[in-house]
Amino acid sequence: MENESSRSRVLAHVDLDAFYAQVEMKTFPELKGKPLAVVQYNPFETYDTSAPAYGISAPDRARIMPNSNGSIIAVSYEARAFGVKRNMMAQQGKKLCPDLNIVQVPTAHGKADLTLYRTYGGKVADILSRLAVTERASIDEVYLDVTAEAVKRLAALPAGSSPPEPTSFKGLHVAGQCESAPEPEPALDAGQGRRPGGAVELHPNLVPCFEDDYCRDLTSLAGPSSDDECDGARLLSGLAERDGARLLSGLAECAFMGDIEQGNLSKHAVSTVGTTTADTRSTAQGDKKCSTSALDKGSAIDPLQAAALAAQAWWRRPASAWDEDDANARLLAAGAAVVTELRSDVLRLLGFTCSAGVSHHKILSKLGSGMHKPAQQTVVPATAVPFLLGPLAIARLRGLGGKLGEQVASTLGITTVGELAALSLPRMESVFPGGLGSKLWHLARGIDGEEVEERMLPKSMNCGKTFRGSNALTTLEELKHWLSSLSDELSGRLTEDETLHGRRAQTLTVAVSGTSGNLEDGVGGGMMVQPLVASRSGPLRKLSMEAISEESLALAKKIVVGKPAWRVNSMFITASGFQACVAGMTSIVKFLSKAGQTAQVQHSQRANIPTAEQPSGTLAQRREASLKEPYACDSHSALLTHSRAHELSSETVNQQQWLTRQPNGGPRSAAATSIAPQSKYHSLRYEDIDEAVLRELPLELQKEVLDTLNSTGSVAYNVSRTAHESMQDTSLTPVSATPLSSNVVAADTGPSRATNNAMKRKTIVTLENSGRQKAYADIRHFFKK
DNA sequence: CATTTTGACGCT
DNA sequence: AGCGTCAA
Repeated sequence: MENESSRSRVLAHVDLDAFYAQVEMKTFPELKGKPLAVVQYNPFETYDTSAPAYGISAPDRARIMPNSNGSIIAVSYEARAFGVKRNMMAQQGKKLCPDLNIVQVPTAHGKADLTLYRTYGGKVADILSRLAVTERASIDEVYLDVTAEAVKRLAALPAGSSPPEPTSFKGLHVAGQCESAPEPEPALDAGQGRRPGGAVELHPNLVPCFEDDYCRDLTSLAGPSSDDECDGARLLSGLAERDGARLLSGLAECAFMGDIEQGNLSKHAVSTVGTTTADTRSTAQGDKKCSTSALDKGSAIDPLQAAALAAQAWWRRPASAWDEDDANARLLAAGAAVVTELRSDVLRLLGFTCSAGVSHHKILSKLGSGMHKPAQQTVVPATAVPFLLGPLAIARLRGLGGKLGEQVASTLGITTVGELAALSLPRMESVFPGGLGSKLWHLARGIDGEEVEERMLPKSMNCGKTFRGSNALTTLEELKHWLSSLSDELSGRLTEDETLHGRRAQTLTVAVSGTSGNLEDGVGGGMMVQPLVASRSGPLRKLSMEAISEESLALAKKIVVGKPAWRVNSMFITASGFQACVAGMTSIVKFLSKAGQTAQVQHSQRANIPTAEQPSGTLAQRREASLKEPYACDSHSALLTHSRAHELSSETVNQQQWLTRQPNGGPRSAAATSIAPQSKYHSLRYEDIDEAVLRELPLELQKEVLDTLNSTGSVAYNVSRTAHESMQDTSLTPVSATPLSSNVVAADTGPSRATNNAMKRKTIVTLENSGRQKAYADIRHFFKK
């Protein structure tokens, strides 16, 4: 997508700040705002809940382990201020930070269990997806495409006007725009289109548009790379001089430093604004190293405020500046405002802060999100690309951090992206044939040719465990034991996934790594110790723990049987190849399709789908399990628990009546696979729902929807009456008055309201008639306003 | 004992 | 299908 249209998109990368630490602060409120490290499961200080937890479990304070010496996998920003880092041992961290709170990751099945984080990650993605095409990139990261919303908002404005502004500029940065103003500008809020203060002087329009002059600029700019964080500053100075631009003395420091050290972003007081108080110390360090300017000498400008002012200055440039800039700058600004809104939703609804990068390309957004943390956002306009990428180490680009990046750098004898960009396309293609050269050439220009793919659900699921050193597995009995443990977890996750998302994995893979052979034999001239790395796959027919356990053991045997003296150091089982099915849809869908009836699974690719494990049985089992597990209050578990329990009670009257008056017809399972296997939404969201329509539904269904909403954190609502009262009397009472946005709760009553509802009632009937196959996809569409 | 446990994707 | 790479 290196064509013109690629830059008329607005893409964002959103990254939760120290996510595991934030989750634990939410789990244990007494730890909020304190230095906190999350540590790995350590078998030598074993504490094991032994209770598998799907969704959000009750806070278990036994996980707060002050004496753990596990390795640290997440560090709160409060603790980072003391120098506590990832991969440190917990007690090492405690030396640096005596007040460090240590929380061990949840465990189950004798291993770490990340379900808690996965669940919250899903909730965050749900919220972010309100106004964006959303791709979950990992447990704590998403890519967003907010183009549509940005276009919409821009279109609502008079042509040629300034782009919509974010509600607040706090924590906002615009790459290439100096993020400081020399003095606090009192008249700033006047917003009379005048360029406020020094920020104006630094307007990045002095930077040539990269597509035309990129090579020239970057090569003329790119100096020898070094670890000196001031490289970028020098480069920018050079450019400015060459272009005869007027500069403040501090301009150099306003450039974005290319080198973002791993997890330790360059922290120049003026330029890349450190931000939280926790960052104060590193910021001071940065000052020492790079302090030459008038800017950071005397003035005690809050760098965060300075950045906010500069961002505001950018947003409030005169229309002429927007026009001179590339045509997509307005769109970018509009999209960036959307992203700030979504981020603030996440904060308000779930209490998590996140950082974001906003640009026209994934790779630049990713770069931007890492530039200012935590709780900040960086817009990367096309004009900033040369500054941003020029001095950047090649390994900094996503995908080039490993061997490939190293090979590229050494082959070409270069280290920075700027130097890479200096090479012509033909040259690159000849050195790296097969598309790689072209890809690199574009990458060096901030173009990655990737779309944001709508995907809220993972394509594969795996559980694994490592067995280091003397823990290595050496007997089939041991393999069997651990495979059954892993199968237990995977089975639970797969079953949950099926009920929630109407899909089922078709393939099971077992991967083993370790060694084979015997050292003594080797020394004696016999067999040597050989690395053992292998995987085997087979069909995944049943989701039960027993079935997966059995199948995975068979696969593992294929690998080790016959191998001499094998030792297994790690073992993983993976489920992949998800196919849509109607088995185990949510009860909402079941309700709409046909009460109590279990769907037959239809598969286009695999004919012999088992019937032994029908969804009803599965659901029943899960219900029992859920009821026994009072804290399995994950949104979806709760959903099933409540509604299925009610189904068995007398409260199903309404539901049955409502259902039985519907004709039963329509194609049944023919189009089963048309059900979206990877639905956009992780769960229903309040803002997607027309409250008036919701009231039209049977009480049971209302409850279920609201339960979902409650646990999603979108908004907390109650059904205030019991099922004995009529549907029309049912009123929805907010118990926590934090609607997502005002227009959501305010009944948007229009003239067509009655007609609209009538239409939607009809839609229900239609849905029912069309059979269950389309229900899953349509139900959400139906609820949407 | 001392970097675990996830995921996506490319190559063959 | 199986193996390797990359990233968080």
